[in-house]
Amino acid sequence: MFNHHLDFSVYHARVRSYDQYCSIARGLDIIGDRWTLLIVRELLLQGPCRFTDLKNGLPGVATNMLSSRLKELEQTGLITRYDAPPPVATVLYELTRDGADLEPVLKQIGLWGLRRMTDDRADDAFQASWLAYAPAWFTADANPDGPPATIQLIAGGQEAVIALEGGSVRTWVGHVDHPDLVIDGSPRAVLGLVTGMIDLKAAKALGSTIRGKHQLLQRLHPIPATPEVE
Amino acid sequence: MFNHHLDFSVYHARVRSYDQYCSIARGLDIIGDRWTLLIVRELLLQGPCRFTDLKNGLPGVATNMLSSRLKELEQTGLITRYDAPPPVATVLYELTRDGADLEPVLKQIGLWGLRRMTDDRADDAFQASWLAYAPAWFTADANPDGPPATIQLIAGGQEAVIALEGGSVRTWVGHVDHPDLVIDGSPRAVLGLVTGMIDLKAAKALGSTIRGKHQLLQRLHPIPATPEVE
DNA sequence: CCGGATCCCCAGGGATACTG
DNA sequence: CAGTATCCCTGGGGATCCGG
Repeated sequence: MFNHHLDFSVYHARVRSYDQYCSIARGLDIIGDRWTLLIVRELLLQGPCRFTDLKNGLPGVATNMLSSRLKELEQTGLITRYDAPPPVATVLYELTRDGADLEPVLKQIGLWGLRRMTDDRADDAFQASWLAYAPAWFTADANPDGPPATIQLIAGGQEAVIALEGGSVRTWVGHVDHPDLVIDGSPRAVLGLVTGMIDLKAAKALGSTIRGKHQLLQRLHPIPATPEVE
Repeated sequence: MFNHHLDFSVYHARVRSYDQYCSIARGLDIIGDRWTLLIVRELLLQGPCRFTDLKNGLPGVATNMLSSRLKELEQTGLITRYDAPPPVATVLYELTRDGADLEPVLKQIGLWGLRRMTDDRADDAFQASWLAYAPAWFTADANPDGPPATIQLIAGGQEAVIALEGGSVRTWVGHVDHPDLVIDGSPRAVLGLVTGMIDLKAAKALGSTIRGKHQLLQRLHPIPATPEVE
């Protein structure tokens, strides 16, 4: 092998900057590129991921785009890349503290974006983890002292669970036995119902099936549309 | 993928979409393009603006870019465009409610971006309004019952005022007579000092001049780096 | 199969000139 | 002042290829 005295081991991306001494502009210098925040979303929702996990969680992304973004994210200190021990024995990507600190940013974008979810687009991809984060991030238990309860969500074949307990709204992907309430319908209907964008009547009109303790929906209280930072 | 409404009477941009039924992705479909959020920043900080006001507030933007973004923003309902009456007698751009609701998004991005403000870049643009929003958005009065006070900030020739009164931290661009405290220095030093990123000693080491009631700085309490949405 | 790298092509973005 | 028009370049999308 020839040694060209060139160091190819350190990736150096050309970073396009707004060149403004403003924390918003500097933030956008780092996270403003296409796909970047969605990669952070996946790592926040899924935890450490393999390349393929990210690819599957980001329908529509090109592999070269994902690859180059991961390098940039590593270079800017938002993720770390490490070799997982057996039995995984592959490369894992994980958020650093700086990267995980973007959660409030994603929450606010997602909260703002909720109002644009009112139409179904046939070719939109949909995943259970996206169904799960909405009630966890955008609702609170209106009756924190109420009894523990679970709600099974089924939307477009994707399943997620909402658990009300101790005043918190927790969610995860998957199935629960003996839920107190089952909501089955289109992504729009199920998401709309649990985030308070539509009511029970409208959800049923959209073809949803709701079985169990309907009044549990009253406990899912949407958080204000424009909360203060503090 | 692309929306191909062919309508010749109304401007219709081809909106690139992530095609994911996820409120974060849908939000980014609208606000994720380059310059979009910085235009919203200017309209939030300055109020209704003329084209030239925006151009001046967005150093580095190309006029065609600004023009096309304004059309997109109008089309997506984030701004309105209207003819101002005399004596202005020109077109003004103003945020709609939907557009103004992006303030929490900008706050979180700016709060996250603060940590990347630690280096001065010689060719970065700087404006007084960017100096002003930081203490207003990212600090609180640690002594809400304390006496009213004003702080004059001077950074890179740009002037802004901080007013502590009634528990609130208000700021504006410009000059105040008889401030209780005057901070004069580089953008990095002044911003770092008022947002709690650096201390008085470090600010002085960076060449800052601080005159007046130094203890007023104790009242500027940085808000937590990762506050909950609620 | 996993984890990318490479190539091609087009659209989005940037700089500047120009016009009502 | 308020944008258009033009040119050019780079970033991003899509498919394919390749070593482990």
